[in-house]
Amino acid sequence: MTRYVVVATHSVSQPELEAQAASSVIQFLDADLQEIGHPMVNFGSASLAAAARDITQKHPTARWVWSDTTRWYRRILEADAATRPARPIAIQRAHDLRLTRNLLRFAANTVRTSYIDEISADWHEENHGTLTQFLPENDPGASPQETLFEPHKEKNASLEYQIAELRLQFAAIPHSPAGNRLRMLIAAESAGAIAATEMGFFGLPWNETEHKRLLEEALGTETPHGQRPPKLQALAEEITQLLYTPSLNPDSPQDLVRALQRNGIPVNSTSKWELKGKDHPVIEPLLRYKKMYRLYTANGWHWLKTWVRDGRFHPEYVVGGVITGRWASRGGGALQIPRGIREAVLAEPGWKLVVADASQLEPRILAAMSRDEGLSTASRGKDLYESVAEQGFGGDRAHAKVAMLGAMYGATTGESARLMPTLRKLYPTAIAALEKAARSGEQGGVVSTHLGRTTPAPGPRWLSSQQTSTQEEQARAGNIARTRGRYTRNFLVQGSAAEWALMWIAELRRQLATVFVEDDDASRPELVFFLHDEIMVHTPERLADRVHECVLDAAAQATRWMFGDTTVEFPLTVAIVDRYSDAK
DNA sequence: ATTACGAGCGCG
DNA sequence: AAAGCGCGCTCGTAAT
Repeated sequence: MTRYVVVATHSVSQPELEAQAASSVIQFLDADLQEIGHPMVNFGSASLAAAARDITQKHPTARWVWSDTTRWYRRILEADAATRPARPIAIQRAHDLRLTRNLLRFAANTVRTSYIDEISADWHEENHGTLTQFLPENDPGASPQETLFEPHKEKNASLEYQIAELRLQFAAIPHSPAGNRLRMLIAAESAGAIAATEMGFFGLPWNETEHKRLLEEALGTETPHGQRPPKLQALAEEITQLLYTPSLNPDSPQDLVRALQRNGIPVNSTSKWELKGKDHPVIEPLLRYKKMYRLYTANGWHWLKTWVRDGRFHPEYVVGGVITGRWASRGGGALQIPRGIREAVLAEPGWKLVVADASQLEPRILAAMSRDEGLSTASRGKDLYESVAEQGFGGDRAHAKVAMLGAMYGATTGESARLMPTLRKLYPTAIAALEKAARSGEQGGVVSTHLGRTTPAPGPRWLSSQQTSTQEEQARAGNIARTRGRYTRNFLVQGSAAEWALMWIAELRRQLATVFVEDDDASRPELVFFLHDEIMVHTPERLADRVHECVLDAAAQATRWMFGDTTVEFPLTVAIVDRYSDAK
């Protein structure tokens, strides 16, 4: 029997509980959302954590309902860590009201209740490109401009409101196969939020000594902030000499592009790809400078001081932060760690990193979703692109890969566009699915992923851009339409791949918590990193092989949940290493 | 002095 | 050789 644990800041029916800013109230509901327990009252984070420990022991599978997993769960984890408990609290299941609301706001497969109309009404095209989300406001720590379920702001933090919101959300999900998929997505999104909170809280092992060694090797000894390190400075001087411009600031693109032009180098920008291939003695040191400058500014000593403490990098993962359902991150660029500094991601002594990567996830997702026979066959070969190459590109893997990626991104020019006819002949069903998505987007329609995450509908500005009278407007409208078509085309694949990965990490987290339940708390494997189609587990060396098995099991389970008994294979590349840089 | 934005580059 | 999708961060620069 499912039991729900609803968490809020106060109760309308018991106003005396509102007294303290940091208070929280907990209510138990049964599967039919009938109340089965009186509100438990807590004041402050420490007692919330104490309550959470008590509840997770008595009802380990209870589903925690709250406005925002990251905010509530992080408070619990922080307070829990401060009391140095026997075993850290681990919430197993959640229903994140904010994330669910964001899913339901656009989801096509809903019961059209007034609730759905209300929450989807506030979408405007102006928001497009930057996904605005409903933000929590019932957390005392939230900044004042953040608002959750508008309107009726002040009531929204109450226990009663949370329960009402939960009922409305459940009522909006139809009892149909599509509804079931949406339910799975909601559960996975919330489970992902639990994993994300834990990963951010416990952090990624980051060896500061190694990082500093890398920096010194590349840039020279550390200098005060704002002053170029020695090797970078030397190179800057070399460049100013080679361009006969003593006053040149190589960090200023417009300054630099003018200096390059004065020296007869025909460039319109200072970007890497434009500089490459130009024949001038400054090009080589300049490209080296840009690389070093990047390391210095984006991942230098300042970064290290800001984002790494106690040997761990603590990013904040933003679940559903990308419109396709991928995660985003805030702080330190967690999802853009350059290959060059991955040497600093080092397992602790006696521990290993299990780094797993889903190989060519997106074309496999496309094969399974569209049930394309040829592409499904290709997925069962040794290497997907190799198989595609054999099936239709004369064994040329590079061509096969470019063609496949171009099809999923909507390439219109160059090599990949020219290869499209070949691909269409080879995989008519898969390509038809992509083109249907593109056409829908071009015409202003919406597209849904396999589990039902849906693109926002175009806003009034997009729609009016399609109302044309002149030839010129017509051409512009066509471009705008095609841009949206590429977006919806890619949404289908990227979004469904994100769902597979979400299930993968959710299931892996569950397995790690149950398989190693007997192990000593200080030596249990921990999820430490997630990057779209890649997962990292930090584990005692003796458990690494069992972790490896869990990673494979979890991927197989993700595939079953998504696609049932599909014949498409989803192989992983797994490496058990000391350093992240040693994986692949 | 503060804010907004594009350039450029890192990741999948 | 670079383009076709999705992001975040830092910088310089322009606007306020």
